[in-house]
Amino acid sequence: MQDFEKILENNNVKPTAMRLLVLQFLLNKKVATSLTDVENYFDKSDRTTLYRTLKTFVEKGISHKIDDGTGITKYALCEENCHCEIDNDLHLHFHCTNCNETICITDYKIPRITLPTGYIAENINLVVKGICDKCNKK
Amino acid sequence: MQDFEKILENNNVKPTAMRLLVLQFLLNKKVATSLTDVENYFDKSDRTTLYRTLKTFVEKGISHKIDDGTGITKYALCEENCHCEIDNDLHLHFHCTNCNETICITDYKIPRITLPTGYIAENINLVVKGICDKCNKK
DNA sequence: TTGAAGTATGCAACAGAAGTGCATTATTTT
DNA sequence: AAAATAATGCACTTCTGTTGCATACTTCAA
Repeated sequence: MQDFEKILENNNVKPTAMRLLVLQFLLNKKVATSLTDVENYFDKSDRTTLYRTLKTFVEKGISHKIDDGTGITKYALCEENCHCEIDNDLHLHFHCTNCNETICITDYKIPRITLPTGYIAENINLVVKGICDKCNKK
Repeated sequence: MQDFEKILENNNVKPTAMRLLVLQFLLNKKVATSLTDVENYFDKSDRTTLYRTLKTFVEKGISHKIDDGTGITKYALCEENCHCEIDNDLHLHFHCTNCNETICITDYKIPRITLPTGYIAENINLVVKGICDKCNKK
């Protein structure tokens, strides 16, 4: 409990009840989570509050935003070894078309990309779609 | 004109007036195009018709669908040297955050990705965001 | 400790994109 | 020409993301 509060406070986010719950939820869920996912879990709370909570988390560097190509924004608290949070950093996400989950694959490193002259890369997003580990076993 | 009809017929799509116009539009526009783009261009026609026209093009292999991470589905008829259309093929798209255009970069080849055991890749989507050629010159 | 200022929350509402159902129109086939 | 099939256009729904505004809750200074 104390830990969660520390995470928020360290990032200049006031630890309200809702924020603690959302943080806890994201920490438990290891996969990228959509606003709707969070909404369904906390069916008592308001969409907007959750939306703004997630937005705050992203702004304050607690969570990051993922475009997994499904058209639905995902959020994820990355683990220590995940380099998803900074600018030109590597982003490899796996989206399972069966269970619809988006997983952060931290092992794979994206090689440097040489763009045609004149192009400036600010951000790289690599999404692999297919069948994940769990679904494959079934 | 005949050429356009051939393209459609070769892919088992009946060449209606609307479809020919949309095809022509996509051919002229070298960048990835959203439904709204098409809609704005043909302001007389109905959204649904255009939506279904694009859907048909994708289904019949004339065009392909692009997830460029903006949350808006884009469509593009790729040129001969673009390998965007089949299964495990390379997809490199550049999305310019300035002019908001999504460009198919055919020169860059995506290296084979080794996923953790159990994962099956069906599709790879690599989107680089930044400033494009044209915007850079300005 | 009260009151003001600041922040968070919840409700309502809106915008844009995607998608469906159905009736109408056009095209093809027999 | 009639029947069957396909395309189109309209209306409407759903879902995600987002903003505005009023209310509630904190914090902090007088």
